[in-house]
Amino acid sequence: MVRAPCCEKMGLKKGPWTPEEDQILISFVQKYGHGNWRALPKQAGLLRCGKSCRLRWINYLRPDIKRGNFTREEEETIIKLHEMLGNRWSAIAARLPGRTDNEIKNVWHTHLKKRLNNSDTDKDYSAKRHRTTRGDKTKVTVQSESSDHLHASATSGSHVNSPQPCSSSDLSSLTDTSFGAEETTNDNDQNDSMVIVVKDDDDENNMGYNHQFSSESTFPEIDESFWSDQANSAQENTNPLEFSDAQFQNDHLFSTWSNNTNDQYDMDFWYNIFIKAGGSPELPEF
DNA sequence: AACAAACACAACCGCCGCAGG
DNA sequence: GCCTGCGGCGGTTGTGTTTGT
Repeated sequence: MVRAPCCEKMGLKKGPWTPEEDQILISFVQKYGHGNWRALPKQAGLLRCGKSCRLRWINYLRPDIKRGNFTREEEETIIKLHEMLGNRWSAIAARLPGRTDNEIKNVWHTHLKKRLNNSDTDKDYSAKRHRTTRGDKTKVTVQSESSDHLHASATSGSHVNSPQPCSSSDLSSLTDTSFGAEETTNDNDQNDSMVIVVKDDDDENNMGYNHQFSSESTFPEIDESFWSDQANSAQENTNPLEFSDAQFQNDHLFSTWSNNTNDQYDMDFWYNIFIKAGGSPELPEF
């Protein structure tokens, strides 16, 4: 059996997504959900294959993506999980809220693997990563750090390069300790990067959010039920690309939220993409 | 200042597993 | 049980940016 290629039709666009395409995809998913990725681009009027749309949404446009640098805790967790799970990036990503398998995979290949292979150059490597990449698009900062603890934890297992799978129960203790209510600061970081994670156990009361704010990457996490609710409530709409002025009432919420972040790119990005595209989820109170 | 090398990460490709007919 | 379509996953590539010489 020969599987038909994903994009059998010629003329489908490839390469980087434009803001306009992002906006179309977001507004469509926001209103109708993504029940059928293959049919989505046609319905939404995108010249992309469904796979490309799905990847773009999963890896970049999802509202619960935590943008910005990986914290030391996250990097340690990745290393530990990789010891146990191997290259099962999706399984690792499932234990790192707001992070995608693609992102974790990239970090592993470009950063963590090298660090583990050459722990002597940790500080040099951290210094290299402490910069802005992709122009103003992505601000990457890494706290300067001592790698002693990291290296010890990474090499205490069987073998870094030949990890052994383990049961999910083995992993529970890892994430329980890694992601609770916490506030981390690093005095060594000139940017004073700070991450505050507030997890509310009562999802019914917090509307599905896990509130995660940092000075560099701040957008409330929203669970899938938010989107399905949005999709259900939008069933009466006929034109997915038509927005009402009333949706811009979210501006004041954005203003409140934006006062609590100093990442200009994130602010611009979410303002242009999310709020203008059809209204933001309710932003948390400060 | 110019060039090359290194880096970071978005995006693509091909395969696999699963569900439904 | 077989076929087909789909979503999901991991490996890899392409490209823009930064750093070093």
